[in-house]
Amino acid sequence: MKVTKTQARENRARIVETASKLFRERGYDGVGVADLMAAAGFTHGGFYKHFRSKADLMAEAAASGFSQLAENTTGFDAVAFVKEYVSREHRDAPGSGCTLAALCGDAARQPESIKETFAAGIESQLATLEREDGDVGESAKREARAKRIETLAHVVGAIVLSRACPDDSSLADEILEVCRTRILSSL
Amino acid sequence: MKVTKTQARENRARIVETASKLFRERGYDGVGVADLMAAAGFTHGGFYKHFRSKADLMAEAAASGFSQLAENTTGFDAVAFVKEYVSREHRDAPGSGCTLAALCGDAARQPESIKETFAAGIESQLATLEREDGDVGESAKREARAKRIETLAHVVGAIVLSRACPDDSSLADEILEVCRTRILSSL
DNA sequence: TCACAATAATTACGATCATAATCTAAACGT
DNA sequence: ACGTTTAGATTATGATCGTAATTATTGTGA
Repeated sequence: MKVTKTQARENRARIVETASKLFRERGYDGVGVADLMAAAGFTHGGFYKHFRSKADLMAEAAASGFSQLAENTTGFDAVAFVKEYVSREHRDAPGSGCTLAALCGDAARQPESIKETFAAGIESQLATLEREDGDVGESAKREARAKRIETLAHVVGAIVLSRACPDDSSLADEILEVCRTRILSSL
Repeated sequence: MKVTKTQARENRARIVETASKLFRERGYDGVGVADLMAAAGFTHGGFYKHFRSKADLMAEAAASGFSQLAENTTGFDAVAFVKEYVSREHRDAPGSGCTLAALCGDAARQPESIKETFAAGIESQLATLEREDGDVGESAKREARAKRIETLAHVVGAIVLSRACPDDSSLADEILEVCRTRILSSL
């Protein structure tokens, strides 16, 4: 080994994080194994010493992205979350933004194992949105969960639509602002 | 010409429609020129007699998909539209469903010309949702447009999230049903 | 009728892709 | 201290990619 064991583990983690960012920016098919390794500072040869396949890394990178976002939004209430999520800053920086918003379209066409990771990511997001509901009844809990699902679908839809519009187009901004305002007032 | 002039035009239209379907099913990077032509019943050689590049076809295919959806939903009021859009049938058939829902994630990473097509597609969808507002004031019109944007973001978000979940997973269905119910009751 | 134009098939190009075997050198277990 | 293990570089493989030149064929305009 040219490199210490802990060093190798750090390198592996760096590959995953770099991949997570690059995938969000360019999509799963837009980044090759060689690109990934080069961006992490390696040649592509060592890749398969760390991962069984590109699909394996895709799943790991997604999981990493989800837990990263969960960290960055712990303690946010729904209002703070929506304000940050449905913003120009988030829309214009997919590489450091929500994996769900950046890659759910791609995920739909990936193997089940990756979809499972995304489902877990969705649950994780819902949990992050969760406020202590106190000791309320079952139906109130169901209602609260439904409300969170609705909000998540709404903010994701706003971002993906806005991103599909030309940069700096008025429509892109209009979608963002209209949705942010209306989602916030519906909380 | 091995083929009559009108025949050639029909062939070209078939390529565009086939492409529109395949792109929605597999994404822009998931379909090669050879795949496209083979699916339309040709070899890949003739492609560049019809289109300047693959990106050109991507834009045309998207435009075709948008006008197709607009046709299929003319006369729908918002309730009918949401019921049809946020359904298992639509979620499970991206190839014959909404181009926006299937490809907006991909579009975000494409050149501006394609994003412009998507912006036009969004406006087209908003127009389809438009009911005659009568001769109301300016502010009522703004409010009506905002409402349509909100609804579109919401239904798109519901579909893309549901599709990112494993097939037949309970979460995929839950997202769909929760969002459909709540969007309908918010109209 | 006949030269021209143009669709589509055939074939080829260079690039890039995911994957893998080989090689190296240094960290590790003993 | 020494032999084993293994991270990572180098190089190779076969497939597939978008693009394009060539060619055969046949409708079209004169």
